[in-house]
Amino acid sequence: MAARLRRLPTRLLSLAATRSDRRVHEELTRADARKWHYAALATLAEFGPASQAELSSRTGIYRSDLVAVINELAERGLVERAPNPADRRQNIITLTARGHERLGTLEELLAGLEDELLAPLSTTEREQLTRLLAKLVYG
Amino acid sequence: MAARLRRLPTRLLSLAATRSDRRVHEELTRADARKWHYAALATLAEFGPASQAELSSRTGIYRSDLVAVINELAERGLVERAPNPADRRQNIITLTARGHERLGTLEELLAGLEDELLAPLSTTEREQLTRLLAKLVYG
DNA sequence: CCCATCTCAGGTGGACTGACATTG
DNA sequence: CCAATGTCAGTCTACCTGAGATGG
Repeated sequence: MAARLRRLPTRLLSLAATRSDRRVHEELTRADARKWHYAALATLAEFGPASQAELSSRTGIYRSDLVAVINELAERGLVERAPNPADRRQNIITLTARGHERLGTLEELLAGLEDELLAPLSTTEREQLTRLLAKLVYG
Repeated sequence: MAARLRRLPTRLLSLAATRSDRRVHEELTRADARKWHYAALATLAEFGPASQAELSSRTGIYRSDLVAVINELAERGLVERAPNPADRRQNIITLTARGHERLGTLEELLAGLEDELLAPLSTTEREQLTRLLAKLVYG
């Protein structure tokens, strides 16, 4: 492969993300989940019950896509969707006990995957990478 | 956003790549190009004329997708596609003079974009990130 | 009257697979 | 007969846009 191609940061980023996304998707599918499931459950656990609009802005999931995510989580009994009596435009999404358990399972699964995906890097390097990516993404 | 979500390496990688890919796609589109154009041109410049199968394995572009890429480059006079007399299953793809110029233009464009995208990082940090990503991708 | 919220329908692009004809 | 090459058709997922219905 061409040398400049090999070291092109934008390309490296794409390649690394594509591989990582694929593995994550594979493993989550095996576990009957998707990455948005984890994002929604983790956010509900940290912030408590929320409307779909709040959840959307906190997770980065589009309002339109969030509908299906909540449907899937609700079907599995991991969250409950109830109308908000104070503002009947909104649904209040609440984490169930099973949802909490489920979050724990997914945490473990993702921790294992992270270990697999970052295997070429030392512990220090992994922390460096995380720090640099966070700086890149959040400023 | 949930704290564990913010620091999840697989998520950071996805987010960073999505943003970077979008900007690259935008700017290349304005310049009447696609990222595979650059990959093909750069590889031809470094390795010389090659069959589509060789080009495919060197760039990572799928054989099936490469067809359209070569069509686009040939339409613009940046490469030439000629049957290989020694093995008539193959086409030999050759960089033209215009293709060489074009490669220079794209190099500059990508260098400018890289500078924009990596703006939050210092020079040292950019090198670190590139090194870590390369290690991650190539082992 | 305007704005927010939820929902559904669709469009676009990228990664990938499978099949086919031609040639070696 | 098997393998490689170029080509075409089509799948699948993620990201994103837009519009409609209901309610504040």
